[in-house]
Amino acid sequence: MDKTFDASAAESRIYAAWEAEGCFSAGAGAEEGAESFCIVIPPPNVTGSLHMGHALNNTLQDILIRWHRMRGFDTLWQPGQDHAGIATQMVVERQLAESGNIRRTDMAREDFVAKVWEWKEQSGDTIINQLKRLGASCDWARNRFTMDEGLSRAVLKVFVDLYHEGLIYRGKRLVNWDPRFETAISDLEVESTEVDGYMWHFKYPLAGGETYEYVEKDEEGQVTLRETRDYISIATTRPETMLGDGAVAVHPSDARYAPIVGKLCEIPVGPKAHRRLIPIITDEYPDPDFGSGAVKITGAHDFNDYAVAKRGGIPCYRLMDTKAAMRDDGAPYAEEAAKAQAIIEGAALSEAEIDAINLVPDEYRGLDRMECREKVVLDITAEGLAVMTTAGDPRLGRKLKEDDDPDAPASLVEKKIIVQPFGDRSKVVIEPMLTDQWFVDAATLAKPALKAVQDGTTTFAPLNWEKTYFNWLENIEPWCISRQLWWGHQIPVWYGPAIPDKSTRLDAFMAIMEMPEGREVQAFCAPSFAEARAQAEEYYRERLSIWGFQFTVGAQETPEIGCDLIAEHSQLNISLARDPDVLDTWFSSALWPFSTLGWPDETEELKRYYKTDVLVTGFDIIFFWVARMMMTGLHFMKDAEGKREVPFHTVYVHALVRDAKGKKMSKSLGNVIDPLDLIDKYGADAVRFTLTSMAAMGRDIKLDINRVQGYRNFGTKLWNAARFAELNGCKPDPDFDPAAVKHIVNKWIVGETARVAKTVDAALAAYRFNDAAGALYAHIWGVLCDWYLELSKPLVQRDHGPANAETQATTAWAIDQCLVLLHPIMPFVTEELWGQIAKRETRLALAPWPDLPESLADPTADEEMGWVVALIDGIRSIRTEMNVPAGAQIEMVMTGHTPPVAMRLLRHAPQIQRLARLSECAVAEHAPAGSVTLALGDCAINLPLAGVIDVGIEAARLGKAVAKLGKEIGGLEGKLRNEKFLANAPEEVVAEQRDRLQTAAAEQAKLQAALDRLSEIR
RNA sequence: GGGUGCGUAGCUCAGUUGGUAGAGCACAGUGUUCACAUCGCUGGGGUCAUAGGUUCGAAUCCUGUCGCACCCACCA
Repeated sequence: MDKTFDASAAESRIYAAWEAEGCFSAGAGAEEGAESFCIVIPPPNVTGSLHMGHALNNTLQDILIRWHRMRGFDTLWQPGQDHAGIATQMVVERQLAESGNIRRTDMAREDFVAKVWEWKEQSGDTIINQLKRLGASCDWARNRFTMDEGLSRAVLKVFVDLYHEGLIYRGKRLVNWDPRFETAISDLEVESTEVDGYMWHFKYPLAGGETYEYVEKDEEGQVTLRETRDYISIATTRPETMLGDGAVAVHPSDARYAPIVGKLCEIPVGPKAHRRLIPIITDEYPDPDFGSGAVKITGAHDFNDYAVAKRGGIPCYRLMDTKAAMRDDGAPYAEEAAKAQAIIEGAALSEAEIDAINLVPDEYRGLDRMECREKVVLDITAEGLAVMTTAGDPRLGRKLKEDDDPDAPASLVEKKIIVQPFGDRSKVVIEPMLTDQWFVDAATLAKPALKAVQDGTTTFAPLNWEKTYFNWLENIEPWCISRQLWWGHQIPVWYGPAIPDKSTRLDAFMAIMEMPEGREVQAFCAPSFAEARAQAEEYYRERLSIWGFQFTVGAQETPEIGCDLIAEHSQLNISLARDPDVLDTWFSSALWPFSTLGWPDETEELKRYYKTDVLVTGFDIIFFWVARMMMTGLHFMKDAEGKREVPFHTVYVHALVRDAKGKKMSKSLGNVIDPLDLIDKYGADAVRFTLTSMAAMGRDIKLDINRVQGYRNFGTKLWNAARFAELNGCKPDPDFDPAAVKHIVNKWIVGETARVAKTVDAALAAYRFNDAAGALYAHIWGVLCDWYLELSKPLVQRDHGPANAETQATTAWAIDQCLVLLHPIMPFVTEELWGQIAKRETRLALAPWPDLPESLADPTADEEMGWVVALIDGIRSIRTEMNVPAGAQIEMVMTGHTPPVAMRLLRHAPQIQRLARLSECAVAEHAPAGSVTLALGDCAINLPLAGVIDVGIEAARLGKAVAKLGKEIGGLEGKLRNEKFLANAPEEVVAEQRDRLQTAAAEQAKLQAALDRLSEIR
C-alpha cells in the first residue's frame, strides 16, 4: 500500500467502476419488494457550474442515498437539469453577440431555439460531470431535462388541466416587467434594494383657477397654517409617471382637502393647451401624515395606485414600451389627451382602447424613462410649480455625494433612501407594467399544500421553516407564469377570432366580422395544435351554423389570427395563432417529483418511488420550488386509495454558503470559492466531510479552507490505519463473530464500534449530519487509531497465541466497520481501501450496513480500558510537566490499590509500559521516596523521580491539585447538604454527585498523602 | 412595519427534554527507528453579548436591552 491516498488519481477510476457496475441504478443491491427510498435532485440549471451550495446540497443527498442503499432500500436518486429560461437565453444571446453579432431579434424564433438546443447539447452536461467529481451517486441513466419530450408532455397536461379547471387564466394585470429581457417576471424574481433617490414635491393647479382655504392643525387642534391655495401638492419619486395620472387621492378623513374632493386639478406637464384634468378622489390608501397627504394615482405604473384605480374606477394609462422607454406610438398628444379627457367626463372605452391611448407628450416620446424624468422635472421647475424643500440638491438624476456643499440653497428636491425593485437576473429596475399575462390561481392550490404541512403529512427539518412556508402560502398572490421569451415551454393555447353568440343581430355580426381590429379573441387550450383545432371547429360550428356560414380552420398554426370573410360565399377562412409566450421555468420545476418518474404515464417508477422521501434544499427556494411542488403534487397525484398525495414526506432545509459579509457567493462579487478547486487540491472526500461537519450550522456558512485540509488529513489517518493492519496480517475473517471475542481490548473496541454505529444511525435518521461526521471522526482518530491500535499492538505484533489471531481479526473487522460507516460521507477513500484490503463480493457502495446489537458493549471492558487510558494519560501529563525527556524510561509504582486493580494493572502492563514509556510497572505497599504522585480513583500512581524532579515544584503541583479538588469537594458537599437539591433533583443526579464527591475525596487524600511525604523529605 | 436566526476559546463553529463548557484550526513546548511529520505526545486559552426572572441548579427556559445577519411587506 502507498503511504497516502492519491485522491486525484483514484477518484475518477472508482467513480467509473461504480457506474460500470450499475451501483447507482434504481434499486441497485436491493432485494425484491424492499422498501423504497427516493430523492429527486434539485435540478441545477443547464447553464450552471458547481458552486459551494451545490456541493453542500448534493453531499447531503448523497449521504442519505448511500446510507439507504447500503441498508438495503430500493433506492433511487433521480437526477436532472433545469432549462432555466432567462438564464439560458441570456447565455446564448451573449454568445451570439460575441461570435457573430447577430441579435436574437434578427433571427427567426425556431432558429434561435435551435441555437439554444445546440448550446445545451454541447455544454449541458458540464454540471453532471462536476457532480460526478463530487461523488454523487445519481442514477444517471435516468437523467431528465425539463425540456425533454416526457417532461414537456407533463407540462402541457398540467397546463391544459388547470386551464380547464379554471385554475389557470389569462388577464390584463399590472405585473413586474423586466425591461432588459422584455418579459414579465413573478413577484419572487424581484429583489427590493434600498438606493439613494429623490422625492419631488409638485403643485397640481386646481381647474379653472379655483381656490380654497388650506388649514393645517397640530395634534391639539391648534391651527399652525392657514392660507389660500389654488393647487394641491403631491410628492413623487417618479415624476415621469405623472403623464399617466388618472386622479389625485386623499384620505377620506383628511380635513385639509375636504373642500376640494370631487373637484378637478391639472397635471402640470405637457403642452399647456392640452393639459389633462383629473379628479381629486378619496381612498383609504393615502397616509395623511406622509408628505402632503395627497397621492397622484398612476394605475399603470404602480402597484398601490393600481389597487386604488381599480377601487375607484380610475383609468390606467400605459406610458412605456417593452424597453421601459416612453411610448412613441399613437396619435399626436393633443388627440390622445382629448380621448383621456373624454373618459374622465364619462365616455366608456374598452380596456384595449384605453391601453391604446398614448399620453406621452410629443417632446418626451421615445425617451428612456430616466431621461424623461429629468426633463419633466426641469420643465415643471421652470414653470415654478415645484415646491421648495429644505434639504437636498437640485441636481437631478445624479447621486448626491458626501462632499456636496452643505450651504447649498434650499432646493427643489428631497434626498431620500428609496426602495427600488430590481430583476434578480437582469439587475435592472423593474417597471410595473399593465399587460396581458397568464396566471395560476395559487391561492386555491395553496390550500391543500398548507394543510399537508399543518397536519404533518409533510414535515420540515428544522421545523421552524414551516412558519416561513405558512406565512408565504397564507398570503399568496396569483402566480404570473407567462414569459415573453423564446426558450421554454410555449403556452399550449391557440387563438382564433371570437364569434358573437346568437343573440347578436346579423348586421352587427357582419360589422364585427369585417372589422379585424379590436376584435375579441377566443382561446383554445389543448396539448397539441390538432386538438386545439378540433376544439376550434366545434366552437365555430356551433356559433356559425346559426348564420348559415361555412368555415374552415387552417391546418397550420399561423403567426397571426386570421379571419377572412368571403361574403359572397358565406365562407369564413379562419387561422389559429399560438400564444407566443413561454412558461416560467419554475412551472416545469414544480412538477419535478412526478414528471421525472414518468408522469403522465403510469410508470412502474412512479408507483415505486412516488411519493418520494426527502427533499434536500436551501431555504432560498422554499417559495420558488418547494411550495409549488407541494401544490402541483397534491393536485395531480393520488395514492392507491385515491387520496391526494404529497411529493415528499420531509423537507430538509440546509444552510446557504455565504461570504464573510453574509452575502451569497456570486461571481460578480468575486467572493466565490470553487469546490472543484478544493476537490483538485484535497480530494472530494475532504470537501464532502467538511461540508457535512458544517451542515448543522445556522443560516450562514463561511467556509474555512483549513478545515478541508484537516479532513483530508483525517482520510490519510484512516488510510494509514488500514496500512498498519495490512502490515500486521490483519485480514478480514468472514467467520468473525464480534460477540465471541475473548480478549478485553477486543471486547472493548467491538463495543465502541457498535456504539459509534448506533450514533451514526441515530444522527442520520435525525438529519444531524454533523453529529454523524463528528462521531466518526472521534471514533476513528480518537479511539481506534489513538488507543485501540496502540493498545493492541503487542497482541498483533508478537506471538500471543490465540489472542494474536483474534486481535488481527478484530482489527480487520473494526476497520471494515469504519469503512462502511464512513462510506456515505467519504465514498472514495473508503471504497479504495475496501478493495485493497481484501477481495470482496461487492463494492463497498453496495456492501451491507452494519446492524450491531447493543449487547456487544461490555461495561467491564469499557471500565477497564477507560482506566488504562486514564492511567497512561496521567503519566504522560506528569512526564511532560516534570520535563522528563521523551525518550527516558521511568518506573511506576502503584499503591493503595485493591487486588482486582492490581490484576488489571498486570494484565495491561506491557501496553502501559510501552505507551507511557515505563521501564517497570509495579505494585507496592508504600510509595517509594521522592515520587511524583498521581491519583487515579482509589489508587495512587507513583513515579519515583528522585533526582530528576525538583521537590519544590512537585510540592507546588500537588498543592495546586489538592486545592482544586478541595474547591470541587466544597461545592459538591454544599450541594449535597442542600435539602432542596436532595428533594428536587432526580435520584441519578444526586447519586452522580455523591459518586463524584467520593472520587474527588479519595484523589485528594492520595495527593495529600503524597504532599505529606514530600514535606518529610524536605 | 411583520417574521426568522445569530452573538460560546485567537479564528470557524458544535453543545437534542436545564445537572461541573467541547471540536477543528491556530498558538506554545516536545519528538520515543518498527501505520501515519497530511504524524505522535503535552499544554495554555472561555465570568457562554448584556440586565433581570423562573429553578435546588441556566450557555440551555422566560422577559427586557445592545449588536449582527437574512426573509417578507412597504409611504407616494
